[in-house]
Amino acid sequence: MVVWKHGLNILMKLKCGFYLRENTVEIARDLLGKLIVVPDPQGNRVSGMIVETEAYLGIRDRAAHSYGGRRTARNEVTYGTGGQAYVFFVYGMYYQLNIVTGPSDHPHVVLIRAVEPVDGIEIMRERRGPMKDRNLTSGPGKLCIALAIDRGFNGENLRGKHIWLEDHRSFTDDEIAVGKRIGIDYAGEDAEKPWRFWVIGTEFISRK
DNA sequence: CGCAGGATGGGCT
DNA sequence: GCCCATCCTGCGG
Repeated sequence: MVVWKHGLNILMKLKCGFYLRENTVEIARDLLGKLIVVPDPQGNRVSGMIVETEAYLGIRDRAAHSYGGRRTARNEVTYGTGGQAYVFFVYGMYYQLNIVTGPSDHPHVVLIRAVEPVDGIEIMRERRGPMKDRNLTSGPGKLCIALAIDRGFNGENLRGKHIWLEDHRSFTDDEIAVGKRIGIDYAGEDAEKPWRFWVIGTEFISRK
């Protein structure tokens, strides 16, 4: 699919309705193949195709920051309308990018766990330092470094000018795997829920 | 290749 | 004071 650096790419931004659905598991699956675009300060396209996601289902999900209706300054944007970025800081070093879904007061999100570099790979290499390309964006913390996403992106509209999602390609169900989410062993039986999705066969996912 | 351990700081009890 | 939706390094095989 041809994308011009300026101009027509705006026509490919995902519509509001994509994010406003209440079935967050379905949105997590549908996000595979979409492009996350974050222009650098000079306006160069830096982008990656989503290859791994996880759904977090809000108040009833022990793994979610909003479990039990918990509402704090940190997770406030997850209670907002779908189509915003929720970016949080963890392990003293890393940021994680999430997509807020559904209507307001429905604090569901999709964590972006891995992307495949598409545009601006040289810029990503500079930001990440010397390493194999397959390691540039193969994890939720890594991709935030490669795309220069930090706390300033929290609450950003995903159809704005600082960050947006575009259609890029699609995957059929037999190209997609489903499994349990990673790094949430504290969540009891919710740790077993099959709410992680990834593209089969890509070297850019966070784990084999 | 796999695995153990450390880095590092904000959020919440 | 403990936990955390991670990553990297160094070591052994």
